[in-house]
Amino acid sequence: MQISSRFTLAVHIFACIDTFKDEYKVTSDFLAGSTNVNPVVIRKLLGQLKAAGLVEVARGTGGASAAKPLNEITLLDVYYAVECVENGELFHFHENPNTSCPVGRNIHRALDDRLFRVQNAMERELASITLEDVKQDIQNAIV
Amino acid sequence: MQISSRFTLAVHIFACIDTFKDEYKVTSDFLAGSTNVNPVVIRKLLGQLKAAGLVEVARGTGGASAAKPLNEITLLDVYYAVECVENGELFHFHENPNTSCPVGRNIHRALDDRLFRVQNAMERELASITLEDVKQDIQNAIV
DNA sequence: ATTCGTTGTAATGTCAATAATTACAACTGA
DNA sequence: TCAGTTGTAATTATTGACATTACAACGAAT
Repeated sequence: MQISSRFTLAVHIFACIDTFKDEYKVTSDFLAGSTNVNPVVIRKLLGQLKAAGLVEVARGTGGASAAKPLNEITLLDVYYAVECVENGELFHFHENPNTSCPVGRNIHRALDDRLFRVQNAMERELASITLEDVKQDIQNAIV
Repeated sequence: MQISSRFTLAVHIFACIDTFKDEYKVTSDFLAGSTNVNPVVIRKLLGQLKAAGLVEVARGTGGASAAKPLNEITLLDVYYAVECVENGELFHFHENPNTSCPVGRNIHRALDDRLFRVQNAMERELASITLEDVKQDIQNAIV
């Protein structure tokens, strides 16, 4: 299975927040319009981003804003915030290998180490990209 | 969502094939016993691995074997063979960003490049590990 | 040639996650 | 108080994962 589109959605949200912060009040309806997903989905997502301390959402009056400068938020922060994978584990291990088989008894431990390194390689890369980088990419694309 | 357990299952299968090749005929039922998943699931998985040229399966008489030396099969080969992600794309992009919004119109192109690099980092790591490596890890664990 | 164990595959069912949608209470600036 | 918005619950549809039953096709051994 692929990593949930919540992740690209969240990045899209930050791009909108930054791009339109001076022109519009960036509400869940506004974001729903730009992303083409349901406003309730946006609100849940904003809730996760808020819980992670990445955005501020104005209750009552409405509108979302970034809680930090974009160059201080990495894609890894966003990735964790929106909980793309369970327990932060990229690979889903088959649950109950047979412990009376020598392979079944040891495969999990033996593989975990390797898989952890794979996951780390990916997360390091995510951590090396900030929302500011993405914003620049989009600005350049817009021109 | 996490990457399907088909991946760890496939690695488990190879470990069994190698470990038991001289003692037992490694059938789908045998593998189902060691992995604790349904034999039909195993057969489908073996079908994918066979299609990728990684295993040979004996029709009629029964039993699976590796089609190449384990040090010539990387985890990336296995990963692709069992089709863990659609179109080989790790990240699922939200489908229809609004093209009349400057952000919506450009986010996909702008992000794809970055995400491709993240995916590459992960795949490079997967490609650096062979089934032989994993086999050794398990042998060491068994002792 | 028949038998027996096995593979390949179709059909069905269950379960969990994604995402859309409706509805509405709670909040807050005007 | 009012209007616009957020937070959240409830419901539904769709999809993928995986289990399970069933059975035809296959091939080695007798």
